Amino acid sequence: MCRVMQALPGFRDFYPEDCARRNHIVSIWRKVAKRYGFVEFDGPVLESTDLYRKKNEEGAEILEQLYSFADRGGREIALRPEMTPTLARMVAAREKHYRKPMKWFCVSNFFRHERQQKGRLREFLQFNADIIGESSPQADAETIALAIDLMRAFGFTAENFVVRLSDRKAWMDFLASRGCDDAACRIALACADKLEREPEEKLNSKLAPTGLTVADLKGFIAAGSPEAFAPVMDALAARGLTGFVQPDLSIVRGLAYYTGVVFEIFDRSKNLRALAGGGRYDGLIKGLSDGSVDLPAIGFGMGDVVLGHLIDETPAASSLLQSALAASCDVYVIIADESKRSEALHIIQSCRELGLTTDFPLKSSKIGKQFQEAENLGASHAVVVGQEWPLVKLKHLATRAEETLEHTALASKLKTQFKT
RNA sequence: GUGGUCGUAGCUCAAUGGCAGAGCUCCAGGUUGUGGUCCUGGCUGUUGCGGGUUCGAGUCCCGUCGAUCACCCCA
Repeated sequence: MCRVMQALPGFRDFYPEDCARRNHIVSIWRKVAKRYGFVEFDGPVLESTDLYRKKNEEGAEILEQLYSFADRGGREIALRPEMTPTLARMVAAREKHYRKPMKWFCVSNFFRHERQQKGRLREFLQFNADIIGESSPQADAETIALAIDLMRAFGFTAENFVVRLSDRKAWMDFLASRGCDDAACRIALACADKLEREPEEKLNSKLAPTGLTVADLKGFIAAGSPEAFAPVMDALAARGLTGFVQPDLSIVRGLAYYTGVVFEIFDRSKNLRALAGGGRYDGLIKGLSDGSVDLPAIGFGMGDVVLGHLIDETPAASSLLQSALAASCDVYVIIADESKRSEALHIIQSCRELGLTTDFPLKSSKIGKQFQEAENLGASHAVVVGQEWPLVKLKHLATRAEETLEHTALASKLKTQFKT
């Protein structure tokens, strides 16, 4: 295969079936977010590279993975790798215009130049939801509840996924009580994040400068921090969502900017990467706006790639997807007599004006083929236009029941059939 | 960026170093105005690409591109 004939690595072609799949995911994201009173926003795909450099020191991973280049005017620009900087920029510019709290979501495509693997591509869709201007644990619970209900809307249950809930502030308080400074905190959190993946000796040597040991971290995690989670857990319990959440201080998340509640959603079988993740970032907007706007915020992201894998692995979710994917055609008009094509076109046009999905053969073909095609398209009804004109036949394909009627009576008949 | 595995028809896969195949899909026929099954026929390949070894390479070796998994990272 010629190289220019295939999509770039990590990028996807969306054939009709792929598009249908993507539309299913996107429509559920939108439906549930709106149900929660979130409003949709979007920003530019290209941003100034400085926007991403601002909160990251030179050489940071996030900058290494940027698709960045100079445009024709010599301006350094980048394809967006995430939404939060754009959101912070937009909020800082217009926050006075919007009532607080702002409940915003977006469904956007993002780009990261990294080695692809299962659940990770270079281009992906991500749902993002953020509540800006409210620091209460009620906002945390609202955000987590939205994440849970999104998952449920895809057909997942508590058997399939779990929200692991943690709290950065509990960690920071613990580390401060052990005399850690900022640098030591960073090391300790990084090690906490790797407890399950790296051998104890290695972690202990990394922890040396902090005066802590793996045992200390594990002790803190094991002790839990019920008082830190209580307000959020209570609010989730009142919604009947406790069964989806598991307090777990071993969740740290890589980002430095989180300041409070953090959470990740995992599949129960732990086959996949995180399905969603987020947390509270009360200082980020202030930092990105050079202090001009100071608003608390909490948000999370959910990508389409890992989600798609879990849908495929979960029968209930994939049957939901299949029914959304099913070919839908209301009426297939069969042109039994080619000399009546004009009359058929007239009927086709009126069916479409009724709002019915209507199809028909673009060239002369045998009746049998046409019924076959109606079947293939999943049509519920066939209208046969032929020698009997001005009479036509309306056939319900599933029951094979057929009736003959005046073509002038067809529209009202179809109206009652489809309740349009 | 590092390491492992794998690349054969549109898809899923066969072929001991010895004639590149099957199923599905797709297309066209079979019933002279009625559909899911059926029957017949047909299409598609520089075996990802480029070198090398060999009388002979889809098969072995090297490179390259791509896929995939792990590391890294996960905004």
